[in-house]
Amino acid sequence: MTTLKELAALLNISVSTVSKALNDSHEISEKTRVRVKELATKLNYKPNRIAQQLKSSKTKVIGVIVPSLMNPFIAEVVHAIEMTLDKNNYDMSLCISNENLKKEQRSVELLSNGSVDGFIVAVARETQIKNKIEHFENVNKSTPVVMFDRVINEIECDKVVVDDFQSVYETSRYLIDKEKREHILLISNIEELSVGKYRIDGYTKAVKESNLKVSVLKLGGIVNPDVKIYDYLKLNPKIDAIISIDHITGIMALNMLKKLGKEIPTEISVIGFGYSDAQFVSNPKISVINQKAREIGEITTKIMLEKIKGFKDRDLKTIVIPSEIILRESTK
Amino acid sequence: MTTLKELAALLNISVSTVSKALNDSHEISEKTRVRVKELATKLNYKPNRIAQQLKSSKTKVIGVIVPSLMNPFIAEVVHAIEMTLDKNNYDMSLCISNENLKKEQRSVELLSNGSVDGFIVAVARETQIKNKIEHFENVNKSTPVVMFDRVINEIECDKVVVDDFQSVYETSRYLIDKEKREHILLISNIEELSVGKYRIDGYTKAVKESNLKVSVLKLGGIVNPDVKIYDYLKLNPKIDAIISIDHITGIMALNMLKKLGKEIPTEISVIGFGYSDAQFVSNPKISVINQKAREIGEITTKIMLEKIKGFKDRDLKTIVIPSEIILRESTK
DNA sequence: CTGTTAGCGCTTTCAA
DNA sequence: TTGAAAGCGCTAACAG
Repeated sequence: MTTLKELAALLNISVSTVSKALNDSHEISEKTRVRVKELATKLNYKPNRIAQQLKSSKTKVIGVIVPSLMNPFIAEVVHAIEMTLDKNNYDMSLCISNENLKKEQRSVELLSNGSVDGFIVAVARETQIKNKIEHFENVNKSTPVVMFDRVINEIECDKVVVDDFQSVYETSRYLIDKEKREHILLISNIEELSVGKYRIDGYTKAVKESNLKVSVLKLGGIVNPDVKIYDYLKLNPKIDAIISIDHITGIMALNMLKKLGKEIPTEISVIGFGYSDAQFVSNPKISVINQKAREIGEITTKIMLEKIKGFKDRDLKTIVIPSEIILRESTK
Repeated sequence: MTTLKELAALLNISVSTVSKALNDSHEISEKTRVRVKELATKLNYKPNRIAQQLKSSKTKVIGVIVPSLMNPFIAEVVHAIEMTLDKNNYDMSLCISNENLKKEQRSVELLSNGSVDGFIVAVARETQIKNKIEHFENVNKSTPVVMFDRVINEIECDKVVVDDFQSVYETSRYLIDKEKREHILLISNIEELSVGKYRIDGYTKAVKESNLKVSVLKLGGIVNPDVKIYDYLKLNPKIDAIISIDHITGIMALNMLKKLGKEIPTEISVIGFGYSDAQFVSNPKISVINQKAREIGEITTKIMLEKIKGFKDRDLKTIVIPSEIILRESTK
């Protein structure tokens, strides 16, 4: 790789002159500036990023720590984060905790040595369950942190979340009030997560205030969730609506219902949580609570970048992105 | 952030002594080593990564450039890459080309200034279509490059690919020979990609050598692929088997067939391309050609790391990961 | 065993 | 308009 020193030597001028010329400093003459730039392009010179980082003590890199890329919602958010960072000339260092506390701790640890200017985080399942938060407490003192979706209340940082409670509450109300459903089942494979609890709470509130029965089928970590769903529905033929609070069990339910010969949406409605392919993969096309992954990624990133640019006394905010209910074919 | 200098000052010893003590140099006395380490942990000292990188001219970062994270196969490969890099104490800098040539070029450009020790790439759709490869040619001279799945033949680098031709050929043969199918339709939304072409070729060969008709339904970039599939199947009721060469149109076809009242797999079989959730999302559970994303990610990364460690290992290899045919419920 | 020094590649102040 | 020099934080060869 070509360096400033080499350019300087070849041109018989000093390193600092070369540096200034390349950075369009006005204190350099037109002539040498041109001379320098010509040679630079000819030799395909690129300033060594590491050296610049050391000098400026800014990396223009954001560390992104997420539980998994096999969750389509998270994948889409990460996608959006990258796009937004890129627009602002930032790079992304991606760590995947794999839902694992230890790995998450290590990632935070490893990147908080000057490698990144900030952290964007969705916390691991295990971290939420055990409520271990020291690693974030430490890093949060010295580096900006923004959490999205899976956040930790006790950590004082900016947060971008979905209206988990509200969206499921409203969805339940819709089923009760508009569709006159009376036996609504909630199914879930994320009941241990904070977001899962909020969603279940939203459902519970709506159902209770209409004096209906609370039915929650918890599938987290289970081997054959589809047969579990099938069996439950077979045993409980009165169920006339299903809300799934994750990305997959709703589509499963749809399939199981068809297997049971149920008419959708006349006999029973299904509403799931949305991701980009959900409608293509399901038939009838599943109605969903859509989480606006792209928007979440974009806003999270923008908050991060503002933070870095240094509005020092900017107070911390928690932004709630309202999700939208998209009614497709699995509801009346 | 605490620095060596600060530690040295507090302990009244030199910076280099501190450095050596922390690195367990044998030329440092037990006593000072302990003293130094104690203070270091007390002040939560962490060596500045950037400085180390500058010094060693190694970053221990691999640049990963992929077209999209919304493709579940790619997301899973990236996931596996991260896991493997992490095991080897490497970080990942992730760029998403978004299937876009310009952005891919920029990403390569931006990272090839000392930011990373190597590149792992799956090339963008537009890059493949236009066959623009200069950006890789340049970087390939100075930095190790490993491509996976979507590779460029003209670039001389290590490659990890799937047996696109062979797997679809064998799948077709299975349908013809074992299931005695005679009207096999191939559907695709990736026909412009190299991998898409190989897959179609595999199908074509098998069908032709049995004197059956070649039927290919191309859906790339189309707005409502599902209705297109529906219409086609309605117009061509003789079709008795479908091979989808991407991750989504197979499941779509399954759904459309049910809509048309077809019995699966008695009247018609469907085989798609696999990803981790495919079986949960489809009913009957879709039979697939499974691409072993995890394995691809792991091997790609291992090759990359070997490459970096062993400069001398000059010979380039192309590794073909055989995919497996998983017969589930959508085939006889 | 410990310290001095040089240098990785770059930017930036200050002096010429 | 140009250049010398310092320094970002670290490592390591060489001296003491």
